Amino acid sequence: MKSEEIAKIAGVSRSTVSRVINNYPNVPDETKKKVLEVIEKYNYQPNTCARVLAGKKSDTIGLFIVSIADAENPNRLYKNDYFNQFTNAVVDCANSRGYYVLINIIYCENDYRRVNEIFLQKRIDGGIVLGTEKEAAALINVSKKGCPIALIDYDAEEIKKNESEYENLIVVGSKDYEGAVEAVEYLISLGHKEIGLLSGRLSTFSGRQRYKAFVDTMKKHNLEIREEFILQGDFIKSKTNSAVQALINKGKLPSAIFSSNDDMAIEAIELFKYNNIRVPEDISIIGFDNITLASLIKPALTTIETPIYSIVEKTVEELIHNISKTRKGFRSYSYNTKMVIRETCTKKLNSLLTL
Amino acid sequence: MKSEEIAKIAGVSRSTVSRVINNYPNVPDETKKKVLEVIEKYNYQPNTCARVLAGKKSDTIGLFIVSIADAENPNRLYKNDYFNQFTNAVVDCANSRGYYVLINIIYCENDYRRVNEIFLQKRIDGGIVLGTEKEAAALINVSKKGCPIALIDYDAEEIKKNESEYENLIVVGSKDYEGAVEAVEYLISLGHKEIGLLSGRLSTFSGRQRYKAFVDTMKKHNLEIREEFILQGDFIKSKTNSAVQALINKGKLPSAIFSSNDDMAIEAIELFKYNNIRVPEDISIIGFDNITLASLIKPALTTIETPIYSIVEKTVEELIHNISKTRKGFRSYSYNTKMVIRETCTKKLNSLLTL
DNA sequence: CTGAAAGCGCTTACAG
DNA sequence: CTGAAAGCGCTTACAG
Repeated sequence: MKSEEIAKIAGVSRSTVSRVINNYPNVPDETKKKVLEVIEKYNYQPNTCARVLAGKKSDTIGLFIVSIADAENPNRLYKNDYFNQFTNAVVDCANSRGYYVLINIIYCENDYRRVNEIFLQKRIDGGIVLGTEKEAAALINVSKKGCPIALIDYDAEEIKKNESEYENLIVVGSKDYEGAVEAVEYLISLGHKEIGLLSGRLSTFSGRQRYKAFVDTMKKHNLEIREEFILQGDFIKSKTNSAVQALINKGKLPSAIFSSNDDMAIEAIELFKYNNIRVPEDISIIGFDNITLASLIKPALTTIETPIYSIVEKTVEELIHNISKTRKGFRSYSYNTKMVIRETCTKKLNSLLTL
Repeated sequence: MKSEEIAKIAGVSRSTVSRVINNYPNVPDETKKKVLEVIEKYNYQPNTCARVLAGKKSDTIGLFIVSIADAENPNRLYKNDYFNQFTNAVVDCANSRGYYVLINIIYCENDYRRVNEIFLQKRIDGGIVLGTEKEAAALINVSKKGCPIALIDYDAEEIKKNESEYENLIVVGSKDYEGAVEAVEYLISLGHKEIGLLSGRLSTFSGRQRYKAFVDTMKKHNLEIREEFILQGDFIKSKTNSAVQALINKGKLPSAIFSSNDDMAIEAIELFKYNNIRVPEDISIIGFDNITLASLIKPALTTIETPIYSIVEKTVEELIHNISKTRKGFRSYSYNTKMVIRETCTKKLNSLLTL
C-alpha cells in the first residue's frame, strides 16, 4: 500500500495525502477526515525511506557505546551493569518522545568511524556517545559536518575554548570531581589516613576527574599519597583483580580505599573476602556510580551516586532540540552526585591488620 | 557526496559505481579498483534510504521488548536485569554479523501494532520479540505479511499445528519445564515436603511451563499442593513483595520455595531477611534464570540457568537466514537449562520455625 | 485549497 | 563489460 493508492481511494491527489500526513495547516477538516479514514482503514504507513529521501527526518537516534577497553571479552555488553542502565534509560527516554534508537557498539578504535558512516548513510538524525575516550576527536568532527552529537562524560572545558566551532555538540555528565572529593573527605572524616585509590581509565574524563579529586583532597589534608596504594584498575574487573591481588601479596594494606567505580569496588571486596580480609573492619571501601548491584551485595556498598536517568533524559531532550533546530550552539550540563552511605566504610580502628 | 559524483570522478557511470558497491561479478578488477579508490578517498557512504527504496535490505533488525506487566513503573527497562542481558546479547550478536538493531519497548497492548508499523515503514528486515505474551497473535500475523519474526519464549507446539502458515516465524527458548522439574526434584531430595511456589505470569509460556512442572512434580511425589503456598508474583517485584508479605503475616511458611524467576526469589529473600526469617536455615529458596545478581547476593542464590547468550545467538542467526532466504519454513529451538547450586537451599531441618 | 511535476539517491533490467 | 533510463515511494515548491 502506498500513498498513491490511498489518494485514489480517498479521491484526492498524492500531494493532499502527504499534506494530511504531515499536518499541513491548509487542508480543510473534511478532506483531512476523509483521508485519515482511508489511512486508518487500510492500515497505511508511509515508507520511511521514501520520506527521508524526500527530505524528512528519520526520527532515529544513534546510541554508540564505546567498549574498547574491554576488548578481551567477547561479549562486552552482555553483563555490564553500568552500560545497561544507560542503554535502557536512552531507549526509555527516546521512545517516549517518538524517536527510535539504533544501538551500536564500538569495539575498537577503528569502529569510531562507524558513527560517521551511519550518519552519512542517513540512518540517524543525531547520536549519543557513551563512554567517550580521548580519541573521540573523530566524533567531534562528525558533529561539525552537521550531525548533532551528544557526548556523555567528556571534558566540556576543552571544547568551550573553541565553542563556536561546535554548534552541533552537547556534553552532559555529572560533577565527578566534587563527588570524588566528598568520598575521600568522608573516609578522612572516619579517621583514615592511609587511603588507597582504585583508579579508572585516565583516558576517560570521569577517570581523570576522580583521580584528580583524590590527589587534591589527600594533599589538602596533608596526607601522604603512597604510590603502592594507587592501583590501576582501568574500570575493568580483570585488571582490578590483578592489581588488588598484587597489593594483598605485598602484605601492607591501606585502611581505606576510594574506588573510581562500583564495578571495581565490588571486585575488590570479593577478593578481600576470599583472602579473609574483612570489609569494613579491616579495610573500608567506597565506590562510585551506585549501580544496581551496590545495594544488593553484602556488605552493601557505600558509594557516590551518579544520576544516570537525569543525565540521559537531559541528553535526549537537548539532542532533539538540536535535531529540530529549536535550540543551537554548544551547551554542556553537569549533574550533582550524591553520597549513599551503606555498610562498607567504618571508623579507622586502632588495631592494625597483620596479614 | 552521492554516487553520481563518485562516478564522474572515477570516469564511469553511476551504474558501475553501484555494481562495485554491490559486488557484482562482472566488473573488471581494474575498474573496481579505480572506483574503490575514489570511494575511499572521499569517504563515500551510499544513502541507506535510497538503497532500500531501490529494493535493498535495510540490514536492520527490530528488537521489541514486551514490558506490559510493569506498566506502573515509569522507567520500565531501566533496572531490569533479565531484559538487560537479552538486549545486550542481541546487540552483540547482530552487530557482529553486520546488522543494526532498532530497539523498541512495548509498554501496553496497543503498542503491539508498532511492530507492524515499523515493518510497514520498511525500517527493519526482521524482528525479535522478547517477553511475548499470549496476546501476541497480532505479531504472528505480521510474520504472515512477509516480515521474518522470531519469538523468544513462546509455545512452539501451538504453532506447529498450523505450521505451513508460519513460513516466516521462528521460536527459540529454553527447556523450562525440564529445568523447573529439576529444581523441584532438588528441593524434594533435600527432604522438603511443604514446598511453595512463587509463580510467574501465566500469560507467558515460561510462566506456564514452570508452573506446570511444579504441580506435576509435587503430584508425582504425592506431596500436597497447599493453595496458600502458591503465590502469584507475576515476575514483578512489587507483586511478589505483597504476596510474600501476606504469607508471612499468616504465620505459616513452607520449608522451601521454588520461584519462577530470580528477580522474585531475590525480592522474597530480602523480605525474609527483613522479617528475621533465615535463608536457608528457616526456608530454602531456588530461583530460575541465573541473572547476574544471583551469584552476588548474600546468601548466593541457587537457581536454574537459562542459556541466554546461546538462545539469542541462535535467534539472530536463524532470523538472518529467514531475511536472506537461505532457509525457510517454521522452525523452533529449545535449549537445555542447568542447575547452579549455591547457598539458598539446605536440607529440611527437623525444628519447625515458629513465627 | 489542491493537483501535476520535479526531485531525493540509489539499483537493476535492458540494450548494446 | 557498461551506460542510459526507468523506477522505488515519498515531499514540496510551483502554478492555478
